[in-house]
This record gives sequence, structure tokens and C-alpha cells, in this order.
Amino acid sequence: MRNKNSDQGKLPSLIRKCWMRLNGVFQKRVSEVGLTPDQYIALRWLNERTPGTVCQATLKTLMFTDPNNIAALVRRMERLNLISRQRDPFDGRRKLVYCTAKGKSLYERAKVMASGLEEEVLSALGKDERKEFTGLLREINRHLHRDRPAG
Amino acid sequence: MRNKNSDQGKLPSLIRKCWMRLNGVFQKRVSEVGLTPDQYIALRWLNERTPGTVCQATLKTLMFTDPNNIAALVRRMERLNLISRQRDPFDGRRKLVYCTAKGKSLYERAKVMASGLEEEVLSALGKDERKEFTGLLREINRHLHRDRPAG
DNA sequence: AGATATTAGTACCTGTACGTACTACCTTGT
DNA sequence: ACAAGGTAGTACGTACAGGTACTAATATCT
Repeated sequence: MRNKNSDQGKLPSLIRKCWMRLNGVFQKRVSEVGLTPDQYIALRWLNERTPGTVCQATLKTLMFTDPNNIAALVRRMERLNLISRQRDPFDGRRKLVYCTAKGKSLYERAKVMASGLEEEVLSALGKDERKEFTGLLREINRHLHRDRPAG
Repeated sequence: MRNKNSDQGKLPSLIRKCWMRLNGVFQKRVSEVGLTPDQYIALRWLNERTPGTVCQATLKTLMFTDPNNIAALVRRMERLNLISRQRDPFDGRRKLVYCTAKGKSLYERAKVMASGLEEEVLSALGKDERKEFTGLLREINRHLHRDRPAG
């Protein structure tokens, strides 16, 4: 039973390593065209939604993060001229986010670079294992979504 | 075939969410005794190794991160009096890291708080699914470990 | 002994995660 | 019309991830 200590905290450690490595590979790919992973993800959503329908709160939901992080991300992207922002004329609280021509150009190039990454990662697994794995991830995510202890 | 857009980039997104939520729950637990997740992990290794045998490079390896992050982590922990550092008298390059009494005390309390988290997370899965899941994670980790594209 | 390479650690930079506290705006209730 | 509550966004602080560039100490080769 006593597995020495290399297996202590197996699951958090494994998921942490998995995420960090996956993000690292992803970052290396998209950084070749001058984007970070999150910038790429944000641009992807902006290019998949009708322009003028995405505000920062929408991005927050789509990207599973905080208003906080979105604000910082969007500010950096605006500084890099990847996106532009303006107040929603129909709701003065909202700031609509628009992808610039430069943003779209980098996104299209990054898409080529990044495409196939998921396939490569999953290529470590067999056909059946892929469905099994993503299914288990979803279950854990659902479970963690409800686990709000001692908030 | 066209799954709308909610499933775009499934795997990175799923692993990201899984890691972030897991870390979030973990953080809530250990923060109740005044530690961050990484501080807890560092203290765990320090308390499992013979004192005087752990330098920052060792921690780097154990925690799967950079000298960079270790330096910052260890500096914060030293400032909080959780650990102390001194040069290895036998190798002047190394800085040995020691857990203080305060660090050990917080670690012991956090261990109680944090223990059972993995069990709770895995409780989303059945007995057989657990082994399956951790096995698949290991495979992907091994695969990503070799995937060093366009470094 | 002296030049070179390797290893441990640091400093500085950007980017991301998340907490609290705050402003600006919309909506609702009285 | 005005107060109360909810929502969108910001500012500030701390912590973590990772890049480059640098110092210091050790090891090696000549």
C-alpha cells in the first residue's frame, strides 16, 4: 500500500501537469504568430459570434473566468490593437468588444498553427479511450461545479 | 456534425476547467489555515524529505515548475516565516530550504483540511472509472512530455 | 593556472487567476 | 422622483506560469 511519496496527491498533480503541459504546447504554437493561448481563445469567440453581440461579460461566460481576468486580457488586447471596445448604446453598462482586422489576421494564422493540437494530444489514446476520457472529465467538471465548500 | 460552437476546443477547455475548479476548491480548503495551494505542496515535500536535503532545484523537480516560480514562491514563504534558507556548505551554489515550526504547524492543520479532497473529486466516478481516468491522464502526460514542437 | 561549460539561483518582464472594494449604469419598488 | 438592489466594468493587491538575461559557484578541459 505504501507507494513511497511519488504518488502523493495524485489527481491534482496529474491534472495540473496535464493542463500546464497542454497549455505549454498550445502556447508554443500560437506564440509563433504573436498570440497567447487566452488571446487566441478570445479571438476565436469574437470571430464566431456576430460582431456587436459580445461584451466582456459574454467573454467571461464563454471563457470560464472572472470579470477581473477578462478586463486585464481585453485591456492588453486593446493595447496590442487586436480588438477595440465601445459602450453599448442600448445599455450603458456594457462594453462591446470588436475584433480588429489585425486581430482577425493573427487569429486566422494562429488557427492553422493550433489546429490539430487536440488531435495530437488525443493521439496518445486509442479511439475508445478518447470518448471515455472526455466523458470522465465532464463528469468531474460537473461534480466540481457543485462542490462549493465553506464559501 | 456541426455541434454549434459550445464544443469548440473541447479537450484544452475541459482540462483547463477541471484544473481550475480543482485548484479553486483546493485553495478554499487550505486558505482556511492561511496557505496557498503551492505553499501547501511545497510544505508537504519539505515535511516528507529529510531536513537539509531539499534545495530549490529539488523543489522545482518535485513540483513540476521553473526555478523562476520556485524563487518567487520560496521568497514569499520566507517572508511569511514558513521556511528558512541557507547555503549548502558543501555546494555553495545550492540554497537548502528548511521548514520552520510555524510552517510545520500550518502544514499539519492544512493536511487535515485538504485530505479527502481527491477522494471527493474522484467520488464523481465509479471505482473502475477512477483507475481508468488516472491511467489516461498519465498516458496523455507521457505523450505531452515528448511533444516539444518547434521549441 | 586559466578558459570554458554546467548548474543554482536571481532579477525583470508579460500574462493569467482570483479576492476585495469601488464606480457607473440599469431596473424595480415605493 | 427617489431609494434600493442588481449588473457591467474597473482598480489594486497577491499569487502562479514562463520567458530572457544575468551573477555566482562548481566542474572540466587544456
